[in-house]
Amino acid sequence: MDVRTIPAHHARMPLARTVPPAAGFAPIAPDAAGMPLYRAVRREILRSIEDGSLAPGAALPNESELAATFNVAIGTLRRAVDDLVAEHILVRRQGRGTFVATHTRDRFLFQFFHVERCDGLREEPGVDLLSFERVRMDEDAAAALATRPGTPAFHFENRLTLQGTAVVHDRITVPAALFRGLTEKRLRERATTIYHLYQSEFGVTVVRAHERLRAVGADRASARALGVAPGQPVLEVRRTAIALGGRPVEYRVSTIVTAAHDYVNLLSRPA
Amino acid sequence: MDVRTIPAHHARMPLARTVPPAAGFAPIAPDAAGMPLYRAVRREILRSIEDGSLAPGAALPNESELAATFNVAIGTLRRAVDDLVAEHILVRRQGRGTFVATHTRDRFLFQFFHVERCDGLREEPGVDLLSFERVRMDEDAAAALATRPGTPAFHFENRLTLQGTAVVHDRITVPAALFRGLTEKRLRERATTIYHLYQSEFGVTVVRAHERLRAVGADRASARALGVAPGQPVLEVRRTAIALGGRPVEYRVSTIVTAAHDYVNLLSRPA
DNA sequence: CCCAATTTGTTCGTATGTATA
DNA sequence: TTATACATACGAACAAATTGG
Repeated sequence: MDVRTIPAHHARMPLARTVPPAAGFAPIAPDAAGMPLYRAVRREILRSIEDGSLAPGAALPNESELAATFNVAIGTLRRAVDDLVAEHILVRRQGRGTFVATHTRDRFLFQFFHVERCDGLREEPGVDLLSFERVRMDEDAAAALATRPGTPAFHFENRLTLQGTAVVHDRITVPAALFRGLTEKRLRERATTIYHLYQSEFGVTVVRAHERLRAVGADRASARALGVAPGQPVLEVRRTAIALGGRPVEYRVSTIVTAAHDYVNLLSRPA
Repeated sequence: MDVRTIPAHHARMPLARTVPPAAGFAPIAPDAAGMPLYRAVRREILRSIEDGSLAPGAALPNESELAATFNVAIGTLRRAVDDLVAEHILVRRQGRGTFVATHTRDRFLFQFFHVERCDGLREEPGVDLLSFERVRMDEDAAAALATRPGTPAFHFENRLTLQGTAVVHDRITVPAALFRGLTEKRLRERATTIYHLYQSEFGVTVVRAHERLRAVGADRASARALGVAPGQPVLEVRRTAIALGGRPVEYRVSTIVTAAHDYVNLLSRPA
């Protein structure tokens, strides 16, 4: 593979290096102008992940090697990696290496699951698949997923239980085009989190999401799924999940019974 | 002031420097053992802010000066500052300096106010003070504020309006001991955010918070304050705000009408 | 169990670019 | 324009964790 070096817009002339390119790293695009070097490096690493050269769980070349490949100082390389680690896209392990992050249960609980019992008990929810169908997107889903209404999609419902009680009812819409071959069977038989399934089976890596929360009266479907009276106040969370390239890939409406559980949110974390 | 240097547990012997100590920096505590140097530096800067040597809005000495004071490399100093900037405790401005963060409106909207109209419109809320009294803490407030029920406190209510509609009803409890001299008048006549008042008038700097959200039926007081029917589903947010030393300083129950507004939450931010 | 190799983590120091006053 | 301060980039050495012999 042809690997050009990142144009050095710093004064001290770096020595021409002859290190062979690490497999999977594309040359630097010419539009890096005006961007700090560490940003260009970050983008390059990102691109290698997005185009599949670096699969989830894969180890990156070690830092000095990577720095040599990009022809940047090790400090510059480290800064790029720092940023990607902060975004949960890479994971560093001292003594072992740097890896492309995978969607583990821990990450799911930490980053994407905010429900816990009032007394603070957190546990992984049990999941029941309630329905699965091929549909065409309604307006809400289409708007969230940046496509047109009517776009083919999969729609399925999950019921999450905590400590044996039904607490969350999820209605999930994903574009069919991104999840070819998704079946009820595969959803039901997965032994992992949904986002791990997206990642390992469809190459869709969710990296962030935004949510809008409202209090509503439970509709009939949610009430039945959750065993509460229709009209009872429940928390409705509409989440749009964003994948690696910045593309919205999942629209999810969660209905949460907050009788004995809370949605928890940390405003800034202590260091 | 007597400023000792941070004990260097690195191999290369740093030169003894004779830079005069920057005013307001306490000597390094001896329990820094095992802690990376940049953490010790961070803690030292924090302590200077907490003990008032560095007031909100104050400029820190420039980086080389600070590094010399602590007898660390500039990179190490910068890493400590990086962390404090990420926590919104310091603010860097290229060409100007590094400053202790203040509670501006922007910061309030960005970090502590999560309500916006369904269509995404964000604006600063209008505030009406509905009540103000001296009370003794109930169990909830006491638990949140890590004291005993019955502890003297101030309790006051705010109504927030967005685009002319009442949207949020706040019931706020703060320990009287931390806010000596707080009066209805001072609350009503402030020209700033509440957290700015805490900071500028009482030396209480809120740095983070945690929230627990639930859907409930509006109680009578909130229903009246917000002009909705009692029992209508509303979002209830119980927030505990944490000040600089890690001490909880405010317990707040917000009741939010989510008919035309949402509580928005970002799960991980793009870099 | 210990040792050596590997990899990230921390710390040092210097030079130059860029924004601000 | 000049001086100041943070921002970016360079490079080197050693510490600490991990792994495999």
